[in-house]
Amino acid sequence: MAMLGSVLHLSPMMLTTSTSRPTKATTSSPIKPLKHCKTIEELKMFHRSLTKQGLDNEFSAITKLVARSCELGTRESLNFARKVFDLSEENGESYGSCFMYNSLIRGYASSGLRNEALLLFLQMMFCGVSPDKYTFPFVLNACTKTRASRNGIQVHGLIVKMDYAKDMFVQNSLVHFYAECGELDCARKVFDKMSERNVVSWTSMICGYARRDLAKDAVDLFFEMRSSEDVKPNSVTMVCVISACAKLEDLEMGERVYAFICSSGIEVNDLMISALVDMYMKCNANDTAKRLFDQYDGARNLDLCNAMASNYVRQGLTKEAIGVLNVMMDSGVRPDRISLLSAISSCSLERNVLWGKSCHGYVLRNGLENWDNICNSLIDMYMKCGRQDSAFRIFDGMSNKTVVTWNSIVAGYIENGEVDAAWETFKTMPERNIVSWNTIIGGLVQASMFEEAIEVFQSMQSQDGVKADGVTMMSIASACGYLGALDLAKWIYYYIEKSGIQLEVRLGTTLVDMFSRCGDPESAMSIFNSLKNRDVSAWTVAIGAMAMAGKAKQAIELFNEMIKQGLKPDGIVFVGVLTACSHGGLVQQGKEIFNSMEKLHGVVPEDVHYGCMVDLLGRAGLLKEALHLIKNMPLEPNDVIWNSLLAACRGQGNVEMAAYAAERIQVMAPERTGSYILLSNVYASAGRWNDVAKVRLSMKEKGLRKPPGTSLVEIQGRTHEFTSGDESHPEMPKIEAMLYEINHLGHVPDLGNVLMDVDEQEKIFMLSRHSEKLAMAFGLISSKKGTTIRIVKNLRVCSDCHSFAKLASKVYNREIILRDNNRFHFIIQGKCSCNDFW
DNA sequence: ATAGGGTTAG
Repeated sequence: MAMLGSVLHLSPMMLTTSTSRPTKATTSSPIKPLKHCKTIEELKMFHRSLTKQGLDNEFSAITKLVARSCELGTRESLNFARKVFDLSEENGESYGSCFMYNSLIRGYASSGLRNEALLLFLQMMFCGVSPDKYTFPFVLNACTKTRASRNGIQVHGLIVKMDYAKDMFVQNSLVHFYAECGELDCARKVFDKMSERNVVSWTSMICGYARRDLAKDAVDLFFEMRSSEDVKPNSVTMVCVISACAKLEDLEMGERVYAFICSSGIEVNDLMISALVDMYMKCNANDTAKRLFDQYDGARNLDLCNAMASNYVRQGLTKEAIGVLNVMMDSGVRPDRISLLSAISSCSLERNVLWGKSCHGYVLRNGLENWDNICNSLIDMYMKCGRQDSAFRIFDGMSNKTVVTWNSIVAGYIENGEVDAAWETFKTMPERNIVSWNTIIGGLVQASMFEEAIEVFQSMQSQDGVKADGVTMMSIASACGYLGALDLAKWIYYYIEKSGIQLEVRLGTTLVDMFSRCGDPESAMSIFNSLKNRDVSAWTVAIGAMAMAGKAKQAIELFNEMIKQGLKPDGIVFVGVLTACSHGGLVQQGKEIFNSMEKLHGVVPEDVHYGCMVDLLGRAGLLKEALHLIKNMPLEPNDVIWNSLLAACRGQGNVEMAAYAAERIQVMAPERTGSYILLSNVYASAGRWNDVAKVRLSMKEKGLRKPPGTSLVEIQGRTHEFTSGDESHPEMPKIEAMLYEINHLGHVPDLGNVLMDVDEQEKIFMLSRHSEKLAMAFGLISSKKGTTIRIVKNLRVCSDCHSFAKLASKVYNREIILRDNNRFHFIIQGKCSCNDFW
């Protein structure tokens, strides 16, 4: 992208402004008074003049010099302050005063030198200098953000012992310290005990909640604050409250808060605008955010641009993110490391290593390569772009590898389909958090390794310190859906409720889909009905659930209800509704809905929708009409559409049209195995064995093989897999006896399902080894009487197995639920929900 | 003196 190139080609002028200050001191310049000293040179000069005047032991002068040096806050000035301080101690008469210690401790703490601050505090205690009420806030500040919160707790003990625990400023600092360490309960305890609170007390507590995942508590506390008359919120408070609203994605609350700010006369500063823009964008109100952005001349404001860019990235709008940063640069503002994080993320999402490299170049030229976040981001980008060598070069150079660094590597491997490498890394990495687990579990699901995903999830349970969250459960639920394991599904639902994982729409939708795929449409619908904020994809899944269960009418009702609630249907919903009509044989309704797509809803039918219509017409026996539709559709019919026609021909036994359709498919998609099988099916049913042989030969020539049929059956929470013709199951003799029993209860084999020209006995035998029959027989002998048997098959169910299942359901009084690659068969008392039509 | 938005991995 040309625009991003300008990241690369920033003029050297821009790179040297604003960060580096001119430090040149002219020897001729007069000594400035302390408060006007702005550079280390000026301070040194001041110190020299003190020495010259013999005042370098003069207590108040030295104290002031140290304080001023600390105020400047650079490493150099702090070192200088320390030198002067140490000298004054050596000179002996007076030990460093409490005030000097305070200055230095504050300086160290606020420039991140926390250890130095704490060591100096210890020295102070050791030398017998009593800390005062000013010391403790500085020391506590040094204790926050370190992993070792123990220090702060010890300091708290000291505070109590020295009787400073009732000082408001000290208490405020304690609240802040505990909140920063994530100990919100401790923070609140201190807060509640305070006899007097000022705006900082309230703000510290509110901010503590907002920064954790307790944004609701933050907002509640803000309202509590407003009802206590003596303290008024200020702009710092409001920034915290707005960020809490952003976290909650609560637009209504956010706007209420904004209105309050406007009416209360609280100063609106840049930080507040940034927070507001962030809030609007987190609530997906991009337009409002953009208006504010423009109103405050956002392009000239680094923070505003960063807020916009990071949110665009989060929304996947990478072009917009880069656009904002470019506009910002055009107005002369240099991107900082936060901007770079957004830029690099965009490259990563776009899988654009060229842009990524240009960002990397900018990072190197501007000395940003020591920021861990930047490195992690670059590693992620290179891994996602398939440049593992570049990723590892950065990785190897990092001294502070965190769990995020490792997670980026694992995710990168997953992205490139290297599940084994991902697993090896995952196993050996030094620390794992919930994201690590989610990455590997999600990766296994993506690779269709569903059982493995669930195993890993189970081993996660026994790990300390990790708790499954909504993301984990989405992966696990979708794995379970693929397996069609209802007992597992129920357990997953129970687990989510028990562990208090929030059932928001996305997770809820996954659960609806899971139950639907496990053949439990009732549970699916009851969860769907309980969901708040249902979006189009939630409705789509519910409609699909009804379609799969053969409940066409309910599917249409749901669709109408969705429209009534003002949601705009997309192409995917129509696939669901039309499929439902097709399975339910609702030809007229199907046609009406199809015709309404563009006219009423502005959704242009795509090839899948034509496929649905061909399917609908074909199943209803209207083969000619189906063919007519194909020939007159505005799009070029693809293999999927012809395959729908072919499948319909199989159902209707129309050999000629089947051959015609199959020919088309083989031109367009010669590797589509299913079409050969369907065609041979049609020929076999018609007894045209020569043609069956021809199809078989042409498959062989192309190196295609019929994928083996496999069926899963879940018995007492364990999934058993059967493959067609496989007799290796340990219970095979019992399974065989069961099959024999049913065959002799009056099952008439449907020999058209055997695609080989062998004698009748051989055909009957081959039929009896279909995977779904093996699974069914095993289910019958290994589950309790009266319980439902659930089978998941990878291919379409054969008609012989279908009638076999119907007979079994009646004789043994069992409900059999059979899911094939297309739909569900709920078989009760000899009847199937598909009305023998699939 | 004490409090502040935007921050990488799923």
